[in-house]
Amino acid sequence: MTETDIFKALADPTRRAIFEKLASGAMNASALRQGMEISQPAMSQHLAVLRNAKLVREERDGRFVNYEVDPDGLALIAQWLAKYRSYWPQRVDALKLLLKDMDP
Amino acid sequence: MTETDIFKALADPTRRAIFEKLASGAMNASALRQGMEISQPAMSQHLAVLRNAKLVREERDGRFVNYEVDPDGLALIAQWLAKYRSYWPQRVDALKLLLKDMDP
DNA sequence: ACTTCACATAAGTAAACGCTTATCTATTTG
DNA sequence: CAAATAGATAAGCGTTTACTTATGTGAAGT
Repeated sequence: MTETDIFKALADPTRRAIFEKLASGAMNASALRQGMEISQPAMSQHLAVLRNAKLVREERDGRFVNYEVDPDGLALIAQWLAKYRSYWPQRVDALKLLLKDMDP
Repeated sequence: MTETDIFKALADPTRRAIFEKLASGAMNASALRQGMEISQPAMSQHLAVLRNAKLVREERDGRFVNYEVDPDGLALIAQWLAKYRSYWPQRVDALKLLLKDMDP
């Protein structure tokens, strides 16, 4: 779980799609494949990459493996991004989105 | 300048090092090479990738080309990350860093 | 004008990547 | 126990990546 692992994992569009799907709710690998035109081994390999990057974590349930978003990977990106906070546009949508509902 | 371009650009450690160096102040390609054990063409190619991802922008100055951080690429990452805000750890350093000095 | 300097580009190469087909492990069910 | 199901792993293959050396381009200095 390094920055390189995380950015590499997210550099693939298919993997981002998988991650996005998981963000809307935990599910197993077969459920993830629904409507995705991707082979079973390919999905398994993508999940391994995401898992290795701590973007996703698994929880075995009998012969199923349930996958869900792992906050650890996201936290590392947030930390990386925070280093360059001073460069973010001052008043753009991205910043608004980030700040919405945040009251520390 | 797509999400794929940006994540791919940041997936390389050398490129992240270059970006980090630029974040501490604009400079030209030769200055960037100082203490980095990287050939001139390699640097030029890395800068092209970063430029294509809108993580960096150039400004010609005679026979020098000054490079600086481009906020556009960072904004896109911030936007991507914002989509998964609900997954960020509730009380970790990353979040504190993000919120520090932010008073919307 | 000619050389030097800053940088970009071209072509080639070894390694990594994302996929495929085939096979393996592990759990459940008849 | 045997067949079926969920998923992981292995091996092979074409494409991409990050580097190399060599050359090109354009501005500056003499």
